[in-house]
Amino acid sequence: MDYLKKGGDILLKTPDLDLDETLDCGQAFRWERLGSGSDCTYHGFMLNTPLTVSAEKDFFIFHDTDEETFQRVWIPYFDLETDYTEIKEILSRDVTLEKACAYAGGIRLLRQDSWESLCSFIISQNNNIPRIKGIIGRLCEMYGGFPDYTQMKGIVPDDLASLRAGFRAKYIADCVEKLNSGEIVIDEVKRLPVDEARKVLMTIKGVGPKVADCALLYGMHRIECVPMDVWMKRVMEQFYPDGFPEFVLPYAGIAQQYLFHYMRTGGQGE
DNA sequence: TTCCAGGCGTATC
DNA sequence: GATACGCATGGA
Repeated sequence: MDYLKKGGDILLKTPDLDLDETLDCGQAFRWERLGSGSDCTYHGFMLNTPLTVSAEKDFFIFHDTDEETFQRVWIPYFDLETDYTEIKEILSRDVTLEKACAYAGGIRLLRQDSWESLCSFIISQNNNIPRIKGIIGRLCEMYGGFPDYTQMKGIVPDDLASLRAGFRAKYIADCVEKLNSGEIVIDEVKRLPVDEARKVLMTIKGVGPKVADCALLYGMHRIECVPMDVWMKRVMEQFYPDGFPEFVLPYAGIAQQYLFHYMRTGGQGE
């Protein structure tokens, strides 16, 4: 890992990372861009570890970060030990993916907390990104940070009224209940074969195939999962009517991330 | 005013 | 198993 300490900061040189593309592409909902224009500075959290991070010309600044936290939290979170250059080379054997990788080659698949991802993507259903961020922000305000499900033990939907999560409040409550009762143990779900893990997650009310795959992909780094939202359905219909090519499958979730962003913001809708 | 948003539960066939 | 419809909320 090519980094050095400077004052209280850590300076990192790494390829294949763009903060705008990675932190504002709909995989995480708690990052806020502080700088405008060329001042690319974000503030956000890995669960409740805060970070301010800036992109400079050819390096990144992890502000006020000690080396222990950097190694323990941020190297895994930003998936910095994975070679995305190599993955993009493999994916680019497909012509559409070649374009998607070239369009936003600085996307990385964040390794987020599994409970936070599950909860966040329950909130995401039939919702738009600004409002998802608003609901999660109010949840964090209520608890003084993103709550662990143990802190939420015993909640009923009415307790979440101030979040204005709508019909999703009862889904959050059911998820919290199943985790606290031990009916679902996230660390065990992580170890299951992916099809079984998906089935277990889908026993939670409000968790269908799409939300389950988001929890698996973003919260448990099961990169073979492809959450099928409206955008990815369009991608698959338009470009992959017979499914992804074989060589894409081991990285399908990462491919999905490039394609989702390309489709949603790259003007490839027609 | 109406429509839509990184879907899902339910009813119905 | 497939398809139709309602769902809370808020911005366009």
